[in-house]
Amino acid sequence: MRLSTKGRYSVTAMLDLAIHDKAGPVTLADISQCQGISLSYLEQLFAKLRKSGLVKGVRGPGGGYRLARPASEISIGQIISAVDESVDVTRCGGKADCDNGEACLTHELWSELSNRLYEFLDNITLAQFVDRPGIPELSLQRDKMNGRYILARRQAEAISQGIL
Amino acid sequence: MRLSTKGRYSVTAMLDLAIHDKAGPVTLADISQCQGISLSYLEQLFAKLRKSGLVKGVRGPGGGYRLARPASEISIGQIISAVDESVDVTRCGGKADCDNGEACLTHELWSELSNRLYEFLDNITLAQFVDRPGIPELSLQRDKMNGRYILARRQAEAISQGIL
DNA sequence: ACTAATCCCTACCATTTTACTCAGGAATTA
DNA sequence: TAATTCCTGAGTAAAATGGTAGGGATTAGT
Repeated sequence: MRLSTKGRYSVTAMLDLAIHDKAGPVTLADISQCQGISLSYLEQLFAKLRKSGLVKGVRGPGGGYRLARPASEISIGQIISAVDESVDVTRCGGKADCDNGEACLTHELWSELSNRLYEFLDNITLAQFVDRPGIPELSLQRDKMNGRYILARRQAEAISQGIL
Repeated sequence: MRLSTKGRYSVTAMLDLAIHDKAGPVTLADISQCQGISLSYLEQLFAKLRKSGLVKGVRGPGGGYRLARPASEISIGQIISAVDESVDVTRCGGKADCDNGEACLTHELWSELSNRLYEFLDNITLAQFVDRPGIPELSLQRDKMNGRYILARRQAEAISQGIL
């Protein structure tokens, strides 16, 4: 188990996706500008998220990234383990010979703790953070201020179709 | 919140201290040999642990490190935050102006998650891992195999004083 | 068919962090 | 005094972090 800024970037970016999921794909350029992360670095992170099956990319104008599954089926632990590849914890690589042929006690204890931590993070989903009162309104307001055009475009479409 | 191998090294070393606490100080040379971490690196880590008031050093022959408090009053979170100094999470340094003067929503959500994680790790103490059936026996057995002389020396003292 | 937007991929680079070595000094015990 | 141990600082190779640059591939709009 490892937790670095890489993991934080990924989680916040995924939260962004989850918040705006109903409004269509979110571009990395948007996330980059909004959260102050370089575009290319985001691309590298999203390459891993895509390979882990957490997001899917939509190419072309109007494209961007979407969640590959409902937000309720994506856990924080999954996101972090997708980008923060965990190194081998025990130094003996599971062969348990780190301590003169005997399993090293403290390493065992650590891996137990690590499992608990993992279990904890795997039980927190994106949906638990996004589906709360107040969040949708806030995000809409922010979209307005940032000049995000996604919702505006969708609304324009709706108007043109006589829905609104 | 950050979690790297530095934190892992520190936690396992502290577990080592907790396990052998009753038998007296544990030397860094012992931990170094047993866990495969370089001595000087351990010294650097323990400098931070000492400055955070988690351990105290005992100099001279027969010295080593001991827990500064009972194992039940030292949490995993304290250990990790002692060595893995956390960077500022929000990029706007708490001024909440990261998003065109507005508080950035995703950063808020992240810091909420971070708090939960911290709370989780702060509620796990060293004692919870050490005070379990089987651990003392295992650790004694390991000490025997490793040729740790601490217990042997204490026993010798006890014998010489007619206690055993 | 053309253009622009966007994902996608690779290589490269500066800085920081990791983990370690070396070289001592200070305190304590025997 | 000598051995042991903590304690401190400087230096260093390797890795990770975070970013730049440049180029495809795919698709929506015109």
